[in-house]
Formats: sequence, structure tokens, C-alpha cells
Amino acid sequence: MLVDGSDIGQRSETVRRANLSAIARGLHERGPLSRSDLVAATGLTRSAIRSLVGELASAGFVTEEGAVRLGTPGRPSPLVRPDPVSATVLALEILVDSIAASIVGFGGVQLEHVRQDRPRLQLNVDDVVADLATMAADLRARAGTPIVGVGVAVAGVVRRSDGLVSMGPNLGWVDVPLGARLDRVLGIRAPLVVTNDADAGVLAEHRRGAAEGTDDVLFVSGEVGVGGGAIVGGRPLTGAAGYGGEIGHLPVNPDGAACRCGATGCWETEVGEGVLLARAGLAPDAGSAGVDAVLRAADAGDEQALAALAHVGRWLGIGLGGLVNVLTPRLIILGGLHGRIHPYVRDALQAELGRRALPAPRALVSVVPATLGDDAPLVGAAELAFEPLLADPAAWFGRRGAMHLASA
Amino acid sequence: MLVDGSDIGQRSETVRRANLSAIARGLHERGPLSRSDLVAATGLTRSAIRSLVGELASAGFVTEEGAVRLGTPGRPSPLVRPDPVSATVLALEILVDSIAASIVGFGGVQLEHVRQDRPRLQLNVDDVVADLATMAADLRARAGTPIVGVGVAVAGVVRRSDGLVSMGPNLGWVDVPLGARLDRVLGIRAPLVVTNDADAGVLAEHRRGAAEGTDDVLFVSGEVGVGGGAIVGGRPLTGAAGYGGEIGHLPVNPDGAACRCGATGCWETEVGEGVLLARAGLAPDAGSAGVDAVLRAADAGDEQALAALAHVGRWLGIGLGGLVNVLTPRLIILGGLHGRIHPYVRDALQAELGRRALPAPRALVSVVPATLGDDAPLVGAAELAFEPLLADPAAWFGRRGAMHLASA
DNA sequence: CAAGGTTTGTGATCCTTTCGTCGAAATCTG
DNA sequence: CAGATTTCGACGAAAGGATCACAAACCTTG
Repeated sequence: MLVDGSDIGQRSETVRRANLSAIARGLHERGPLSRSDLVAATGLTRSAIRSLVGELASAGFVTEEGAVRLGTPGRPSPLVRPDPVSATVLALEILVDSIAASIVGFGGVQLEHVRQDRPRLQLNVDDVVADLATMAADLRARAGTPIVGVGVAVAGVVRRSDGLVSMGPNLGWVDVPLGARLDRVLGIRAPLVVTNDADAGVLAEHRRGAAEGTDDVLFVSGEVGVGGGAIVGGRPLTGAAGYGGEIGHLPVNPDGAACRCGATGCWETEVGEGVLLARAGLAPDAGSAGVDAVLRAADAGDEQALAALAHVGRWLGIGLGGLVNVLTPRLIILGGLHGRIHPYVRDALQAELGRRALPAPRALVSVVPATLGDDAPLVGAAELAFEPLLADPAAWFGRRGAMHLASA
Repeated sequence: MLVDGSDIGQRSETVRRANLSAIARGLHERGPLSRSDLVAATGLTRSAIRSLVGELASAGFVTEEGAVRLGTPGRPSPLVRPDPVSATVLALEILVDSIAASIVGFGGVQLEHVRQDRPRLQLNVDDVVADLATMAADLRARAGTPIVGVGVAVAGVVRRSDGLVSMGPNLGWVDVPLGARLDRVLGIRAPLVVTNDADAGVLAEHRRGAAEGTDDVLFVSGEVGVGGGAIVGGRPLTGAAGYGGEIGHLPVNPDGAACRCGATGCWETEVGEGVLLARAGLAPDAGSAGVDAVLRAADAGDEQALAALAHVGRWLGIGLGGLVNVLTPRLIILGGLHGRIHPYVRDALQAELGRRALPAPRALVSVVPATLGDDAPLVGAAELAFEPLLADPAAWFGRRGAMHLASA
């Protein structure tokens, strides 16, 4: 019997929560701000800001530093600095050829970081979970900070609600209850959220990368498969149940090659790593080193390599054209494989994009390579893990996150 | 220097606005509710509801009726009823073969309605604008109600910010400043918003049609072209600048037929009306009557008609499969042509959809025909026009909308 | 028909949170 | 050093919902 679900009745306490959240979010996303910056940013009065900042400070999340004089007249405003060790999150990443973990502090500072390259095999779930748990325990011991959330980015189709990986074609996973398993093994009493690697990637680029300040973004991340994530109107595009953005399986050539998903002619079958390698005359599973070889060959003027890149570029443009018509992003970010080959495929891509996309949306969009590299999903997972804290900082005032306890 | 843009500082007056908005929206979308229903719906106290409803009542937007006894123990709660004539909107629709106008009252009641069929020609902008103005003036004179907003749905690519129709292939329009022109001609001092017909359609189905209560919806409306609109996470999918959802121009067959948009192999070229008619052996411009003929022939077992329908059904499934992977809707609504042929293409569509969509999102989605018919865009335009009122009812307390004035 | 239970409306008062305004403090400029 | 500028800190004011007690209206039961 809800009127709107979110538009539920508001009370004065709601206001404080929202304002506290706005301040915490501002500090987390933009770094240290003076109190007067916060006044300007929120439109609240100095009195209100003082009270709110004071609350955050006494809870330990921020510190107030003596005013820095910056040459302007008037009494200088003290700097409010998010304290990185007051609240941290654990971010985990499961990609096709590596797993990684990091601990990120409030404000976005990476405090600890480990990456473990893995042979590109079908990764055994038990091994991955166990290894991540070890890595996490190690990092936590080193950092010694309270954990307020856990974010996991995985190369697969993920149901947000419970972290079920319904399908991870490149990992060989089917219906793996990753969220539940990690939650049990890690024993961290803080919210855990699992998401698709590209969805995490676009969040990362939006918060701390090429898409800062842009509210309509499409992120395409090509590795073995092609993943995608989007920000639409400033919020992540997650469809029902939190699946969503599987743009690699857009049918672009229905009578084309068979795809690992069972269909034929998915976008992935025209722009994936395997296609590029095969068309360049290499083994489709030559991996990252193979891609390097293709690019070197192209630099040297090798016809076959250039043709392979042209093919991928053209089909990138075709698929992106369709996606531009549907989603109208202002920015398309190419990550992973496609970020690397961007300089080589740019012209073919743009030509085809110009042909496929409708003029009006076409005029708005630009295509750029990603700026965060391999760590994008990890950064995004961390950002996602911070969400509960940022949405309602007051809820964390009592408990200082999960320290070292596994019991209820 | 905004912290979030929307997450701007909140104050106590924000709370009242939000609560007033929640009540107004609840009444508009659900119809009359008792005060105790509102208490349950919003989570506010009886005192608060009393005060808020009182405010709406004294502004004239709602009336309170003597309690209806419904057999349950306890004091009966008076019914709060939105007053349809207290605030109305003007909705306009420009489709390929008809234009229409209606006046819709608060609560969603259609008070006046006119539709004018037009020969399917390139519609002259001046004529359309003039005719709509006449229709609107006529309706307004008959209704005599205050207008709080104007919504326009048009079969074209629309920039929301200013109502520019950048392209209306089936109308023969290019870069028509429809919003500005209508605003000038109508002379109504109330917000005017222009939107794509399919975007309006999905909003209508979401509020008052097949998708009530479903937060992830894809609406496909086939007429001469193929339009689309989506609701994602409860909110309309409008990309940058308010373009968006042009799913008819998804490339599904890059080496296929030429599309009116200039590209080749757009979805539209496989599932549009012209394709169905041509494959059934009729003239591609036989229009609605032609479609009827095809369906009758199919009923009679005509091979060619059945094959044509099978073709469209198959390609519908292909395109929808891709869109399911990207957007993960819970419901796909087929409107216009595709709603009419749904019974005939269902099997081919489902078969192909099952093959193209990934299992997880596939399992969530169902495909149904639209329930609102030709008026869907009109209803959606009205809903959109109500948005300013619903978002902040208090802003309308003083002025009772625009009555009959054209001056500033 | 009367008594008791249940639900809701009403009004007074309290609590929370922000706003507005004051004088004081800290800095730059001339 | 005086003046201008900007901010701080603190106080009371204002707004709005919550709480509580009580009355009203309905049902059920004997």
C-alpha cells in the first residue's frame, strides 16, 4: 500500500539524514572541502553545516583542520577532511585472468592493494573464494581499519539482490551463490554487494575517472567477452533484479557466428578478443600478449592485423550506433581490450557510428578510452560498498564498522 | 559546486513539499483514498495527514466526503477524493495518421477528447500547429477548467529541454521547434513539455495500463516506424537531452535493407508495417487497412500472410532478445501494430526471444499487448503534464493554473 | 438495546532541525 | 593601522511532524 515506495512520508529526521549524507558524499567524492565550500555546495546555512560537520567529526569520520589561508580576504574557513581510516571498505574483483582485493578508505584513498594473476582457465569457485578470503584477511590485518562494506566485482551476470552469479561464461560459472559464499567465508559484519565488473567499471569512471560530472555514460569493456555498464540520468542502469547491461549479447548479425551464450551473431562474436586475434592470424586464445602482437604488427603495417582491427572497429561502431540510439549517452568509454585498441580503430568506429546513430543523439556523444585501467572494477566495487555509509552516515555513528568479529 | 545536484541541502519546508507531493501523487494515481489509507501509505501520523489533506482541500484540489462505512469495526475514515476540475492538463498527440487533443483532470479522468484522422501524408507543420490550437481552444472553452500543464506526444525524436523535434521521419519533419511554436500559439501560462510518442506511451501503460506496479518496462510501438520507450527502475529512460529509446534503429541486420534514417538493417526494416505488408504481397503503404487484410488472410490460412507474420515475429524476437539483455525489463508491452499482431506472432517471437536473451533476464520477462490502444501517447502526455503539479502541489496553491489569459 | 472493543479524528504540546541575526574573530587591502 | 570582507559561534525563532490524551463513530456481543 505504498504511495511510491521511495516517496514515503518524510520527517524532520529525514532531513538531517539527507543533509548528513550530502556532506559525507561531497567529501568522499571531492576530497577535503572547507566549511564554507560545504555551505556553498549544499545551500545550507553556516549554522547547519557547523552542526552537521560537528556530528561527523565527533563520530570520527572527518577531521577539522586549522584554516588554510588562501589569499582571499575574510576569515578563513577550516578545512573538513574525510578521515581515510575512520571507515574503509573491502573491494574484491574476479576477472578472467586475475583476482584482486583492496581496502579503500573514506574519501576514496586506496590503502591496501593486491592483485594475483591467474592462468586463464576455468576458475574453480572454491579456490577463488578461498584465495580471496586469504587476501582479504591479510589486507585487513595490515590496514587494521573498520570495514563498513564489502563490494565484489565479477565478470559475469549477477543478480544484485543476493549476489548470485547466474552465469559467468569466461569463468565457467553457472548459478554460483557468490554473495552468500563470500559473506560466510569473510565473516565481515557489514553489507556485502556483488555486481558485474562492467557495472562497477562505469561507476568507477563516473566517480573517479573519465566520466566525472557526466550523467549519461556508456562503458564498454572488452576482454574475452564484451561487458557493458551504463549510467543513465546519473544513476546506474540496473534492470530488474539488478541484472542488466549485457550489451555483449546484442544481436548485430543474426546469421553470424555462434556465441558462447548459445545464440548466434551476438556483438561479442564480432568485437571480442578472440575475433581480433583470429582475424589477425593468431590463436583466438592468445590472450593479452596476442593483442600486443597484433598492435605491433599493425604499427609495422601488417595488412592482416590492420584488417582485423578495421573489422573490430567497424563492428564496434555498428553496435555502439544502436546503443547510442537506445540510451543516448553523452560519453562512451572504452575499457579493457577496446580501450587499448582505441587509437587503431577510432576511424573505422567513428565512420560506422556516424552512419548508424541518429543525427541528434550522435551529435551529443563522444568516445574516449578508459582512464582507470584494470583497476576500474575494483574502484567501482569500493564505491558501491561505500553506498550504505554515504546514504546514511548517522546509522554508522554507534558501531565503528566491523573490526575483527565473525560472530553475531 | 553542487554536491550532487539533487542531493542539495534539505530544509523543513522540503519535508512538507515531499509529503504533500506523495499525497497528491497517491490520489492522482490510485484514485480516492481514505485518510487512514493515506496514513498507511505514507507512514505519517494522522495529525500530519490531517494537516496536509486540509491544505490540499482548502486549495481546492481535493474534497473530503463523509465516511463510507465498510463493515469493519472502528470509526470510518472520510474519503479524500481528487477533484478532477480543480486542476487539468491539456494533452496533445501528433501521430502519423491522426492528431488528437484531450483535457484530463486531476485523478486521471479524461474530461474532453477529440481525435482527427488525417491522410498519411507529410504533415505540414503549420497546419498541424494551427489545427491543434483550434482543437485545444475548443476543448478548453468546453471544459472551462484551469490548465496546470500541457503535454505533447509526437512521433519523432524529441529534445525534452525545449521541445525541438529534431527528426520525425514519418511526418517529414526536421528540426521543428514544436515546443516553442505550440507554446506561442496556445498562449497557456503553464509548463509545456514535448515528448516522443513511445516515451509517453510507456508512461501511460506504467501509470494506467498493463504495467501498473512494474518498475522495469519496455514498450515497443510499431506503426510506420518502430518506436520505443522504457521505464527503468521506476523512472523513464531518457538519455542525454531527453532523447532516447529510439529502439527502431537498433542495427540487427547490418547488411539488410535501407532504412529511412539513412542506415541499413535497422530493426525497423525487419519489423515495421511496410515489411509486413510487402511480404504479405500488399502495397507497403496500405496502412492500417492493409494490416487488417493480412490478419484476415492469416486467419484464412493464407501461406504468404502467415510467412510475413512469421518473419516479423522472428525479428521481433531477435530485437527484443537484445534489448532484454541490455535493459532487463520485467515486462515488454507491444503497442500499435505489434499489439494487434501479437496473437499471430507470439510463438515465433517467443522462440527467438528464448534463443537470444540470456537465461537469467529471460526468465524474468513477459511479453503482453498494450491495453490503452491508440490513446496511450495521449494519456502519457497528460501524465507528464501533471508532473509539475504532483512534484510540488504547494507551488500551485495561489494561482489556480492558467485560465484564459495569454498575457504575461 | 446497552456495553465493550476498535479505529479514527481532533487538539494541545513536545521534539527535531534548520533559519536568521547578532557580535566577535581572522584575514587581506590600502 | 583602519577598513572591508568573510567566517565563526551562539542565541532565539520558525516550521513541521510526533506524541499523547480524549472524543467520536462504528462493529460485535450478550
